Amino acid sequence: MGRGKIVIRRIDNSTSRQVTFSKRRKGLLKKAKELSILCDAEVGVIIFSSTGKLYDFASTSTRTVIDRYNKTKEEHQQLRNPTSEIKFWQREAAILSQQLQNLQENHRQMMGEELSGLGVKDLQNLESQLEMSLRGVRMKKDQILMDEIQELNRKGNQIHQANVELYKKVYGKRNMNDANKDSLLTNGLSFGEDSNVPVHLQLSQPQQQNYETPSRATKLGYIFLHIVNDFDTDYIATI
Amino acid sequence: MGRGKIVIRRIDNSTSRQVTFSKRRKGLLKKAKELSILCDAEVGVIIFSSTGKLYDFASTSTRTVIDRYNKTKEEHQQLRNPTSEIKFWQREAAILSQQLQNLQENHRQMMGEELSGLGVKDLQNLESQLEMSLRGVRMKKDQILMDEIQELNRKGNQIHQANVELYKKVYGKRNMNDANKDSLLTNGLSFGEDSNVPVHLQLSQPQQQNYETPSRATKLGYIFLHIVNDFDTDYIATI
DNA sequence: ATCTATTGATAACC
DNA sequence: TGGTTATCAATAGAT
Repeated sequence: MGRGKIVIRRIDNSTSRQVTFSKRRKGLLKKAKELSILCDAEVGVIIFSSTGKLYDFASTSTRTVIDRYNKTKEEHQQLRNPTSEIKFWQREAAILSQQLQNLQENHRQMMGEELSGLGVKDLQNLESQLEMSLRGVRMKKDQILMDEIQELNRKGNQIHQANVELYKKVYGKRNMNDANKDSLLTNGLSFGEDSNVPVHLQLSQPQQQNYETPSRATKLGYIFLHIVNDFDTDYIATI
Repeated sequence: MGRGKIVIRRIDNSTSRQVTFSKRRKGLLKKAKELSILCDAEVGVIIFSSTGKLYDFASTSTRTVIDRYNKTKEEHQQLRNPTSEIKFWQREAAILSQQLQNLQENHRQMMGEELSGLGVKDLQNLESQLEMSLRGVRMKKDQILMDEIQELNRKGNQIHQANVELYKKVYGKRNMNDANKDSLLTNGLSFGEDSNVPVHLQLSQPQQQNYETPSRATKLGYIFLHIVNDFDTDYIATI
């Protein structure tokens, strides 16, 4: 019930998840309250956010609801009994063990192991999932590399600018005649306003990456760091 | 949100109240579940109808939620009986919880989620792992399909053999002259010892499956079931 | 936090 | 209870 339909599954984006948590938590507590009033019911809601923060609502009080729950379940007295508490934790451990086992099996399958129990349909689903994951991982990796390159570009430009400025100063101090025959700048760089051509680095990667026969060499793709205007270290510029 | 707006106050009519209770209870529990899934939260809901009947939902288990509530509220610390066995199981549960959490994080990364914490190196490892998994899954899937095809081939051959045998019997019973002009066998099949050319089915798959632009059509690869010698159902042979 | 298009929940009815 | 429909409320996505 929003701008678009959503699938009920953990929201990946942490910000969105937080926002949705706030909104839906409010909605849930409101509905709990309405139910208790409309239908004369005793309702308690306990929510722990993923960060561990506690939110609760109860038509009477959370403690009251819990007590009533315990009484109803007829485990209240027993829980004070150490034997019973041992049993509780044993059950708890059993549940966790089971969850762990399930997840481990799932994990092994995602690692491409223990595929014996699976049918063609399962394998296709797994294949799709792995393809999706791989796309995600590659996108993320490329993003990081692109960011790094952008940062290098930025710094390169700054150095270049500093270089130009320093050149101007040296050029101003010294004899005008020295300028052309002993330039400290490289590549016959022009000195005008348009000299701050951005130092340009780019990441290229083979477009037609053949998945079936990946080689170590193409794992990361080829990175060409191409500096359009080489900047020397003749001058040390503080950035 | 219905045919008409209602005021949030106790519904007088007992029947309506009961109906509304059923519907809204269902809605509340659904929303609690959605919140827990969407936002990775631990949610517990306890409802007592006006008649005292208990309904509850918890993303983990109601007792777990209550226990966590108690722990958070730090009101039950004295009540906990510090028997060593309890402590043992608590530790056991804590360890399992930790393992579960680790595995879950790992799992999410393998699902291509939560990649924020990873560096390029990690991402490369993950990428390699996913590629390996994918290869394994595809091999397994292809194996199953190939096996199936082999089995079909085997059955086809048997049918073919039976067909030949039956033909011989019919051919022997009838007039020798009928043989060539009204054959029940297809394609002018020869009858010699070399007539048991295997019925041949094969699976082909594009070798150059481009991973970067996968389409629905190529998910499974194309399967060409090519029957070299068509066998008809003119004869029903028991295999 | 605020704004809406849209979906989802449900009040009334059967 | 369980299904249908008209309507309102919640909220997803954008700002």
